[in-house]
Amino acid sequence: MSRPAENTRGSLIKAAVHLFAEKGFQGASVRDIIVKARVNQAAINYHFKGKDGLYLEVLKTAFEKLTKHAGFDPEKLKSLSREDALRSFVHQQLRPLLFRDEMSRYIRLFAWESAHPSKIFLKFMATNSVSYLTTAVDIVRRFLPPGTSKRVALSVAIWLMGQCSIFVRNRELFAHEPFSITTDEPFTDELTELITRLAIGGLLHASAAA
Amino acid sequence: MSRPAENTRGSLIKAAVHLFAEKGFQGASVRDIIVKARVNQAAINYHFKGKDGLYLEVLKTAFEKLTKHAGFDPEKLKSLSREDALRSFVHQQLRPLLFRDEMSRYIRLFAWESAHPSKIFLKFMATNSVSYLTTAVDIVRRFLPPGTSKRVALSVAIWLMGQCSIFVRNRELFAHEPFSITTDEPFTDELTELITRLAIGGLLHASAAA
DNA sequence: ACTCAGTTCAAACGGTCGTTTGAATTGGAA
DNA sequence: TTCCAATTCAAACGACCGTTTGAACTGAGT
Repeated sequence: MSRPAENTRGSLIKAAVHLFAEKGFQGASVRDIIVKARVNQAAINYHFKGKDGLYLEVLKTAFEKLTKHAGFDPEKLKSLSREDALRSFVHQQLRPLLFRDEMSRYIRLFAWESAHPSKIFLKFMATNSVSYLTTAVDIVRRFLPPGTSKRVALSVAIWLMGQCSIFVRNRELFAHEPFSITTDEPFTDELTELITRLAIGGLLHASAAA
Repeated sequence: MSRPAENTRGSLIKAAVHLFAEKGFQGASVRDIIVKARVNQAAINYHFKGKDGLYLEVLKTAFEKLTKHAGFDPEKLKSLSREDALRSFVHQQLRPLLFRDEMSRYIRLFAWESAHPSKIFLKFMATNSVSYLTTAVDIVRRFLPPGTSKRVALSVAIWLMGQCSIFVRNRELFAHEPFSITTDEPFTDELTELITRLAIGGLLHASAAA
């Protein structure tokens, strides 16, 4: 009774994480998901009340894992210098370029939402935005002068979060013409350093001018 | 014969520019377009051989107008200091926040493609990428040391082009909770300065470190 | 007036989408 | 064994998608 139900639930979420991370919410169809999960078509509606419900469940999972992970844990980030905290943040965001592990898929999931937020994501964020957005805000605030207005800090935080997502979303695109970029470890490290320096320099410069 | 045909062609392109800019290629359906253009369903296939053909035509129009416009004209940009050239570029990209004119729609069109390029856009770029991508490459190269590798310059150019698109694409999103940002002229000017400084500082910092 | 290519039109086609239906199956409780 | 709620299943539904069809209309050229 309860065991097999948990199995289908689990494999559905697992398959959904893979496909939503790969294609985004709109790009992954329920038929794609149920094929990968090897369950029946109606299972999604039975267990999650529809595609939206499944996605919401995936978002919850991703959100929980991400906030507990080192790169996004506010406590660990505070223990680092502001430069290292920023570098850690950037490195985390670029992780999907290098690894195809669980964490990378969660990051890629949020990269899609960063490009064009779905309504489900926005509703989800309306209740959970506090700890997520403020992680980025906290990082940039360490570079900005104390009196910086809330909306400027928010703008900069959004800017920062968008820094890497374009590379993450279009990973396989850059492998072809006219880019021909192989996202191996040397390149990813190079890119991490590059973006980190761009961000640090930008933040300091904006800070000095403001 | 030829006159009324040109009318439907024209109103189709005009409506398509509006809707593709607003919703992106996938988001705008042919039925949306033919309703706005006040033409028959089959007109798109008759005049443009399908939705793809219409989009390609729109891309051509947008591309031509953009490259001839001051903010993206390579010649005019070269006559400016590198800081002013960058500011001009950023200001152009943020234009859709302030105005809802023709040029803004073209920029918004490319903002969608910057987020997640369609196959049509990529094929289009394969033949026209030279003058478009190199505009951005030219700007960033003026901040980077002479010996900078091609792929680093390309990475930075992509990075630069992605700087503003997140604000442009999600314009009306930021008007609501938890952002509540009204994209009026003061804010847009503020944002232009902010991003320009972030980019300048970032480019100089990256330049010094590389 | 007639022709005929160019153009418009209403209607339908085939496909994919997310969701629903109602019957079949499962496996612990009585 | 019987019962029953939880779960699985094949099939279909209705909505939307881009595209196609074939007939009707248009108007300059003869």
